[in-house]
Amino acid sequence: MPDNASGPAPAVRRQRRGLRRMEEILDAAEAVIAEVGYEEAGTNAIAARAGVSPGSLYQFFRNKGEILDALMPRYIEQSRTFWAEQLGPEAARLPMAEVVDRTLRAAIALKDARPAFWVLSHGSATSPRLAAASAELRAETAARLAAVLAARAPHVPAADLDVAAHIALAAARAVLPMTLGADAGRRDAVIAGLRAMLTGYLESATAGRDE
Amino acid sequence: MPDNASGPAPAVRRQRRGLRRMEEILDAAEAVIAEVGYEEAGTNAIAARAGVSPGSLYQFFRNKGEILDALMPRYIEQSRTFWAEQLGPEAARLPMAEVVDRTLRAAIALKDARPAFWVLSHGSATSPRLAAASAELRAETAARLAAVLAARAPHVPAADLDVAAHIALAAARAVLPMTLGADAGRRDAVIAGLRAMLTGYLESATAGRDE
DNA sequence: CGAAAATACGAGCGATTGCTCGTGTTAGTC
DNA sequence: GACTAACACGAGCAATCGCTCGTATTTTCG
Repeated sequence: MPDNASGPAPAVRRQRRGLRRMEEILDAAEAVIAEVGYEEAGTNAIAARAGVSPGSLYQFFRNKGEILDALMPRYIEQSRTFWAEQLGPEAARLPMAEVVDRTLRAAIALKDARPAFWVLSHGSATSPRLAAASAELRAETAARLAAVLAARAPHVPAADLDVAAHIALAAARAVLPMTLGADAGRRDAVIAGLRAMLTGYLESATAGRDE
Repeated sequence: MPDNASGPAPAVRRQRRGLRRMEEILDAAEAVIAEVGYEEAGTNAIAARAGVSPGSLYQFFRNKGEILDALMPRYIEQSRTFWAEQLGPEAARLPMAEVVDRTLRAAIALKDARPAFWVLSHGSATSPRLAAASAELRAETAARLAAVLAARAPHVPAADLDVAAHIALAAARAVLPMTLGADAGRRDAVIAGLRAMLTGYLESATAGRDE
């Protein structure tokens, strides 16, 4: 499989109409991906959803991969501000259970607000570029959580807190989907259990050596 | 997309040669899937890998989905015995940290021994049948872990232990891949952190009410 | 042995899909 | 108003992939 863009873009002077179309196409791509996944999201389907012909689509994106590449900055941007709100410096003053609770709610809210990103960051084989962007985003979120942890545990090495943040977020990402197909009782039990696990772990991680 | 087999199989009396071929095809499918993922695993590629023509392949499996369906019992069978060894009744007598350690090692070993299963159980959109089989396997493993927990915490409701087991396994499945692209130091830190998180959580879950 | 069933082959069909191309329309600049 | 580049269209190309079909060989069984 040949890599995406072989050469740099041919430098086209976009007009306002074109920029608007690009946004519409990206919106459509987001919607289609959220519904059927990235691999199953056809370019013709995206074009149709955007109310645009396939030919027009390829006037803005040279191939399917470039659509994905253009989608990444949006997500990174939006996720960045989203998590900045949820895991800001004021979170460092709350009790750990509160931080965990806020983080869980934030994750759920983000998943509902941007379902396509959920699909993309969990879909397996898309592109190395997406994997890199996803990893960057995870690293950034983890760094934010690690900062919250560091504010209350200055004596713990930063590397340890970073690992702890990554672990906690990965665990949360894995467990949260378990709440989807479950009845209310089990869903509450899962969330309670997850909260207990994360709270206990992060408290021990900010308390000192945990090995 | 139409569902898999519309009618029941036409009842063919398989000869020894045919049964051997079916195993070879399934082995090939396993290898190809482990390499490129299920969706990207072409039937022609599987046939070629098995040293068989596409036509021969379709004499044993009516469509690609049936290959997947035939792969599932193998995995369920092998995983069942695998986990039975790791989480047998003797595990109930070990300290919790030991149980967690054994489980983690078991998961890593299983992933290395059966990479295709790792791909299948993490691949997103394959088939409802696979999703069901995967869920069954996870449930079975969770039940086994829950039994180990129940042996040391008879007073805790079974439903709570089941949830705890599911959470612990999901978290482990999510965190373990973090050890892949990391240097040795970070890998050890991740495993140590995961072990600490799971041990703490499962100990609190078997101690009593955790909410 | 001889017939029927099972196994084997591989070219290629049919459908899908990412993408092109020839042509026509609209916006920006002088 | 005229010229150019950007925008727009949609039929259809080329490649892929799941799968079929006509035919030939091997096994089973009377």
